[in-house]
Amino acid sequence: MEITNQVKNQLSEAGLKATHPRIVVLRELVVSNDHPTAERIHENIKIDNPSISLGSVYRVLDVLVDAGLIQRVSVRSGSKRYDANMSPHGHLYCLQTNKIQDFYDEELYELINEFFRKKRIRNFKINEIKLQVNGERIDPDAEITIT
Amino acid sequence: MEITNQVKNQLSEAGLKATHPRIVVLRELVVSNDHPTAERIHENIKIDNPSISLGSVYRVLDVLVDAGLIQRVSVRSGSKRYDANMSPHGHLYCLQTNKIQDFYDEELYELINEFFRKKRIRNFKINEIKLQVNGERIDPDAEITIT
DNA sequence: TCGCATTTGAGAATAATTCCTAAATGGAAA
DNA sequence: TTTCCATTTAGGAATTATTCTCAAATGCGA
Ligand SMILES: [Mn+2]
Ligand SMILES: [Mn+2]
Ligand SMILES: [Zn+2]
Ligand SMILES: [Zn+2]
Repeated sequence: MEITNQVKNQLSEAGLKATHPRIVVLRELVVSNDHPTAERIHENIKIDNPSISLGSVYRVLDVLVDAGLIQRVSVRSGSKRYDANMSPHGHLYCLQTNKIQDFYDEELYELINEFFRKKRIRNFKINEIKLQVNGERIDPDAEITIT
Repeated sequence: MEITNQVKNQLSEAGLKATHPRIVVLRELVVSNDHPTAERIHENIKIDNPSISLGSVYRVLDVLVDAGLIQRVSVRSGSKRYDANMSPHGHLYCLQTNKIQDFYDEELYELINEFFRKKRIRNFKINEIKLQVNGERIDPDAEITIT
């Protein structure tokens, strides 16, 4: 499996042991694009990997976040969500359906980065800039399209 | 007390009963500018209002958010934070100290709003746009200054 | 001043996440 | 290859954050 090897490389390049739980959790996040919760990841992987515990999923997710391989997305609604897409992008969050959709815009991210480069912010080392747009889908089942 | 009356007005204008817990919780948020948690609000107000329960603080905060009088700010770290400042602004969040500091920039917010007005986002009614900058203070005790 | 729909206090319940510990294991070194 | 051990894991308990339940209290319009 190609993705499995890619994921193993990501782990060792980050200086992490390529353990089975880490490979499986990271692969699940790489193939899914719906920003799952820890619990949902656990549900999805335990069909093929019944021995991986929910506690390990949480622990592994934390390690992956610290290593910069994935990011956490927090929304209103109970649990944190996870995202293996580390390219600069924002999130459209629907409060009704709880769905999170990525949105990209080179130009906007240029603007924001440029802004924070110009503005001198003293005594603060910027780690990440999060842009989240909360709202509601008109038709809960249809996609959001951006033009 | 002037602030108390101002807060009572805010409540009735929003169509809410001006109950004691609501007045006290909203006033606490209006006078503090450090984005407290529900628990911290409870600690602060219970000196003068020992009968207000933590459950009521949570319930009242929820009502105030729904009424648009305050906003929730979610950060990594356990609990949600609350903010009575409803003018458009972003947040600088320090992962070490857990402090949240407001930052304003007319121009940046113009840009972002303009962006979302131009971009046609179909099937999505925008509710709020949140910009959060995560990072770390160099000197944990000093303020962050923006120039 | 009354009447009542709404809200509250107290504490139980639930949801989400972290912690604990003995056993398992990835991978560096031999 | 096999050995060795620091690191990681499974499983379950514990903790944290928030919501729920319901009888009693109370704002406020009439
Ligand atoms: Mn971490
Ligand atoms: Mn609500
Ligand atoms: Zn994303
Ligand atoms: Zn704020």
